[in-house]
Amino acid sequence: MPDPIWRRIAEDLRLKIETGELGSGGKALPSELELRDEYRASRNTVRDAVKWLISRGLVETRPGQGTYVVQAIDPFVTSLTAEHSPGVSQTTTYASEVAGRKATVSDPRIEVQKATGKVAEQLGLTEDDSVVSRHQRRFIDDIAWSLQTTFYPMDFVVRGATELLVPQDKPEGVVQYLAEKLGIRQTGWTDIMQVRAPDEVESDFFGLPDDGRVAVIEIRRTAVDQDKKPFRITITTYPADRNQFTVTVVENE
Amino acid sequence: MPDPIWRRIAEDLRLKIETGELGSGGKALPSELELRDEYRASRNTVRDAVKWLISRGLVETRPGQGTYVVQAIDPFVTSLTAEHSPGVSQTTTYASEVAGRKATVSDPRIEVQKATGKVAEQLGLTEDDSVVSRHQRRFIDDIAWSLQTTFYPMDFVVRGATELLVPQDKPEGVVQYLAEKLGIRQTGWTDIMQVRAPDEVESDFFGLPDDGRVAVIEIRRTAVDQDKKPFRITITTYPADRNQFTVTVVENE
DNA sequence: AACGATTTGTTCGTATGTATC
DNA sequence: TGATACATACGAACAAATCGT
Repeated sequence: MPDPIWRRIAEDLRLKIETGELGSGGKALPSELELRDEYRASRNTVRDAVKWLISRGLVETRPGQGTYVVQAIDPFVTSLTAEHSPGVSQTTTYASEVAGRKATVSDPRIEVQKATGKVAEQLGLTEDDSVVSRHQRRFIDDIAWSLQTTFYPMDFVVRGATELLVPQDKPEGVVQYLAEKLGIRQTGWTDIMQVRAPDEVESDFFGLPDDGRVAVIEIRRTAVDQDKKPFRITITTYPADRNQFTVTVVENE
Repeated sequence: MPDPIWRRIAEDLRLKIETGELGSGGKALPSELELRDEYRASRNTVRDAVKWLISRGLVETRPGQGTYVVQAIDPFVTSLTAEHSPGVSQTTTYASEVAGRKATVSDPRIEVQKATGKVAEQLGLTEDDSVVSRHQRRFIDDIAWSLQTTFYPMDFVVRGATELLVPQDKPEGVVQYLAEKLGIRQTGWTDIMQVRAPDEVESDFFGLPDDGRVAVIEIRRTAVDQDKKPFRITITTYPADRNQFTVTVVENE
């Protein structure tokens, strides 16, 4: 008997959950007191087992109600190599593969900040320069889907792209606007993707448990213009439990 | 006082860790008994706080030794859109961005199986067909880095590509071998990327905690030939705590 | 090699608080 | 309002791992 009691209970419950013996049909698991009697352990030991199931994302507890099996979420698929379609904003949304789902975007929160750290570095700015940031919350079927912040050099506004400061979504796309206004054409981008624990803002917005169990996927997109000069940085975070990504590469012949 | 005691202790410890006041220089945190006295709480309550820090990946406990601040791992960066360089195997390794790191690959474990599920579907096979799978363990600087399984139609072997059954790494690349032997040229691929909890094999190999805290990133790559027909499926899993990915897109003019 | 001290891990019992029905 | 269920907190005991003597 190498394993602790709580672990054996957890494995037993996992088996019963995966075979559908427990929790099917939205019914709750037996209460902690019932499990205590069933496994002849203390309530604390049973709770340790349930905590392990929670950490695996198999169940969730609702105070005053019971312990429920977590229903799998139909994942939303985002392409990181979508073709640039005119009229489709590359700034606020990536192309969606899933039909029949309603994507909505909040109006952006505009801020003007000092350029700092990696953003300044990648945009070729110094600490004295300013950047415009446009922060948006994005939903699918009214479910919190991603948080997105895009940075532009403040110089763009000075040179005439004043609409960057308008706190309103541009469905036709900021990329197209910059092309018309400043002659800056987007010719490509590089994404850097990492998985990390959510911060408090992300936990709140996505409704994630505060134990850091569900990770977020952070994608930093650096877009370059016709001179291969980075002109825009977009940072998007997605909760890992309901997002997938695709990358399609066609080698040139 | 809306927050539980364990949470306040955890936040306080987090602050002290992030400012370097605690745990810097590889020293252990105060023992649970010391923390109990310091915060005037019970040992169990202190342990709840530490558990939260563990779940955030900030600290780790070592039985008989103490609680230590987790050292950040220098992430390994993998490109999902690397150019196909002759001589570089696209089968066993993606291109690495990080210099000075030694990548090694185990000899493959070869299996012949019935084609099932998505693999059969994407390769255009039926349940009666067989597939060859080549499973490899990959290391960077002798650290477990990824697990990879590649599936080919058994028909390839029948048609002459018998080396698919040789349990030995092909540094020059299976892709090149298939091109020479069968005239199948890889012209592109599609990756599907998801984040999920590790299974037991992955936890063991990567040395992950068994509480599912550290997720794995699973990438399923479907490669297509000159007729746009899928001919190879590669499933690779990476531990999320030490891997990043890049995607570079250059729009054609 | 053996032992004792220290530290984390497991398990129990108990009491009280809070949310839901 | 009362009953039920999960959440928090405390105290206690023993086990297991580690380290220094």
